[in-house]
Amino acid sequence: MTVRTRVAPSPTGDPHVGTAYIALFNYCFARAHGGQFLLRIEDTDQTRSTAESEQAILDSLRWLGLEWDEGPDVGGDHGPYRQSERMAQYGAYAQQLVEAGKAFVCYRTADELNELREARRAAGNSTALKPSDLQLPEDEVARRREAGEPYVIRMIVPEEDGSCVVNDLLRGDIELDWSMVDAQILLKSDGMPTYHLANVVDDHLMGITHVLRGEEWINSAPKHKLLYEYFGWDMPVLCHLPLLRNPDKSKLSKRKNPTSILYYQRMGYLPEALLNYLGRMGWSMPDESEKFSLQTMQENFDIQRVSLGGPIFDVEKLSWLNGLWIREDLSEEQLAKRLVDWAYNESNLMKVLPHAQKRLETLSDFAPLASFLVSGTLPLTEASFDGLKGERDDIVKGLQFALWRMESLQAFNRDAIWAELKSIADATGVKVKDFLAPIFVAIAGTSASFSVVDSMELLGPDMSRARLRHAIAVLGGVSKKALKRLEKEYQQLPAAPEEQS
RNA sequence: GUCCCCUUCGUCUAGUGGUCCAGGACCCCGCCCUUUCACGGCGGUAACAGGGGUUCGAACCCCCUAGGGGACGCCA
Repeated sequence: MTVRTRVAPSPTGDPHVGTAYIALFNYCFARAHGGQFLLRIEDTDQTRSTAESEQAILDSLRWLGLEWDEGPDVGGDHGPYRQSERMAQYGAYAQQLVEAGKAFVCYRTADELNELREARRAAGNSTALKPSDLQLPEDEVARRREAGEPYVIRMIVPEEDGSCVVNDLLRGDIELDWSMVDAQILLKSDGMPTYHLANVVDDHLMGITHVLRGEEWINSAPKHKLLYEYFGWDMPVLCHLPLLRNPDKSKLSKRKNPTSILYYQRMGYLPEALLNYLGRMGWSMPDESEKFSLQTMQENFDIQRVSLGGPIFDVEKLSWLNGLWIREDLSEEQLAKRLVDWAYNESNLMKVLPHAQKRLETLSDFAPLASFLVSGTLPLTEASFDGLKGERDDIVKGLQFALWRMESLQAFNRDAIWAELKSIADATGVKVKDFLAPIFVAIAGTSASFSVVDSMELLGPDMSRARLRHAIAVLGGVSKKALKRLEKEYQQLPAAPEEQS
């Protein structure tokens, strides 16, 4: 048995807990059956793939203790897809399908596609575009080819009524209408494969026998099944795991919840506890014990014990579990070491000292000054914001705008953060100093602290966002109605000027 | 809108036709321990989404309804 987990870097480069969740189940499933657990970085989107974000994922999984096996070399182990060699590899597979009449070259433009989809939607049915919908007159195709216009390679899909039966290890047979399956792009106009092609080709090359992935992939399973048929390859067993949810039951997202493993690391959760908690999401030990190690989970792993309801990621229980691990599994010596490794080490001090030194009269001034950097959620109250300029509503508005900007910020460094905050202050006509004051309180607990942008960089994106969110909540939150109004106003705000680099 | 998946305490879950007037854990509340707080111990509140079947018997099987989620991209 060979199982692999496919991990994708997020736009901000933060390793997602959902990734670790899927990886954990793949790990246990493979190990429990004496199989191999392989890892594959999946990212054919050049706008977000960076060596750093990929490394961050690998580091996080290692931190959690999810060691993977060395798989067969199918063209660079975990490297990004931009390597020309590998691009050629996928291109050749796509070409092979074209020659076999299982795929076709498509010169349709984005505008044309939108139009086609809209027409289909207006007609009342699914928006799945079929090969015949996409067809262009031969002379037009020739014209576009001559003009050197960009093209993609799409797969042929059935157009007649009927359905595709996909077997899922946990759900049994799932019947999906072919009418919902569109002529999926296999090779993008930049020559990169889409997930669908890369996934099937890689899995075949790596000898994957079982695929455990998120529920969100069920709908594209027919495409994958079809591709295996087209290539004449054996299809792996599929198993779709439930999706982790926000407290409001939507799919876990950073907009509503901290989702970065780095955040939980920085919050001071132990890797054992975080992993243990993820293992309790949709899964239970045969004896229902709550606290168990990766080793124990693996030894007792049975995929049939996965429950299908999407579990809500609830930080309270995670904290309780973390406490249990700290109390029961660590000697004082070990705890001391954890503490030092976590934050109380020299390299961390060196990051803070440049900001702290000029504010110190005695060494004892340091701890209170820097405590917010090693804290989790700050003990704020409404009174923390007393004495600041501006009405409460305006303060909340400023915080909310700042939060939204921080949610979409790609590179989380001081200059970028500054540019965003400054641009909001300018656009809303508030003095930068007054605009920043509540943010100081949100981030550091007091407006008398060192540079808030530096603080945010030190705290990292998820912790900074969590603090802003917490401050808004402490101030009474934003009603649904007000949120709508704010969102509208926020849309009108000009973007921050592009960074010079 | 169309299709797919899901549905046991607020939350994570046990439960695969009788042993379930549904068990455990988190949260919350009460009591005990304790110079405080925490830890620990004991106890309490709290759920089978609704309606139809099948069956001697249904949380468990089937159907319908409702609710939630997901998918519908040159993202994964």
